[in-house]
Amino acid sequence: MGRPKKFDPDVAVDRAMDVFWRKGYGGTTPQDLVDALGIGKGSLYNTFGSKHALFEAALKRYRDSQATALVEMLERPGPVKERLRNVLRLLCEMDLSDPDQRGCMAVNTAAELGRADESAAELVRRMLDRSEDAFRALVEEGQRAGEIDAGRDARAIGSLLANTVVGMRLLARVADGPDRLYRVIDGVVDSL
Amino acid sequence: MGRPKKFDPDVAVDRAMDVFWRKGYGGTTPQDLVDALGIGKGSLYNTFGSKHALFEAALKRYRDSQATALVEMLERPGPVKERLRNVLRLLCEMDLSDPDQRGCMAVNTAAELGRADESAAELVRRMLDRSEDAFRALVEEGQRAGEIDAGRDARAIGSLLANTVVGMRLLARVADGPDRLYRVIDGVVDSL
DNA sequence: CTTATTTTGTACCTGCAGTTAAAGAATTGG
DNA sequence: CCAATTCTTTAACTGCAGGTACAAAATAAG
Repeated sequence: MGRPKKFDPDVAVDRAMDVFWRKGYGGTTPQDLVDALGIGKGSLYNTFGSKHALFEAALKRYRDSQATALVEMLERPGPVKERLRNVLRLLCEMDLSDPDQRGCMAVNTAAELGRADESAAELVRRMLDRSEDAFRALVEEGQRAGEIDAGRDARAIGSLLANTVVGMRLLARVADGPDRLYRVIDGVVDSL
Repeated sequence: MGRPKKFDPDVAVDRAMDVFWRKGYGGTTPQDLVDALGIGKGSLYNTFGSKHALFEAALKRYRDSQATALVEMLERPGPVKERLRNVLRLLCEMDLSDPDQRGCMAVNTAAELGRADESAAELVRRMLDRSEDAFRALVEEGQRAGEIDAGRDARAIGSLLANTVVGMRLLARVADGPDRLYRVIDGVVDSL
């Protein structure tokens, strides 16, 4: 019972995610949120409690929406190395064609908050775990198919690939062109 | 002529670097700087003009002091792969043993400001160039020594290595232990 | 010693961050 | 229709960010 909300909290979190993604946690003001969500300050705090709580919800939304996308991209058919190269290239192109060049929200969060926000750090770590696992699975598939030397440590390569993506998405924030990123892709794919 | 400064601006920039490194640009307040530099607000603004100008000076100081360290580490004697592994391990240990886990100031700056601060972005790009060059030189040395397949693109591997360092130093900000980072090192060194 | 110049300390200012309070509006259950 | 509950709106409030203004203090040149 009680008066019904005039807005959809789910949509609001989506919009909050966009703001935090663009401006970072510290760079986002309550006013930014009010403007972007199209609701009053009262509703904001009544619904989400605090800027930090809303940020956490937004980061979880990011995890659910974006982080899964990587795994799905990796599962498409075709030769493993080719698939890997395509995924990395696609990521670069997405990052570089983004007018705000906002990169990866998880990466940005790690850099901005580090361990100062342990719950955020934990979320980021989990996303990384998922991404490492997905890459390791891809490598193992390549090993079974004879595309990748079966003697190599698939888990270590998975970690390397996940770490490479982190680095690239960070660099995409300051990149002035695709060359450097493409070189990284060449370097990592040719090393398999 | 005129009244002499009661403090050493050089030392002040060093201290400012430390504060910005720990707290980021947006997270640093004028009061933080006043406290850390041990000077009054008047002197601060009279000497450096603005928070942003001081930040830029601090970032340049970082470049001159820290970024050069990597190059020097890479130039020590010994087998190339071993040297590489040592450098990467040393970097990890430094980052993880840092009580503030502040990672690399250039990486943090890229994530926080991106292209919103073009002069900072440019500084970061330059540091990256230097680091790529140093790694490429190392790889070429390894190729001449027969340690690394001479058929591979040294520049691409240099980019990969520099990017790997970026990723690792970012991850070090949220890492809860060395395992993940050591795996990345294994992955990249074994790929040469 | 005077003057010009530069630094210092203190005080002050505008504006906004982040949040809370209070009063009214919309809904459902009884 | 009344009561209880939940949402919305507007208005406030504390504190600090980021910087300016000004008078007093310290020097060097002449």
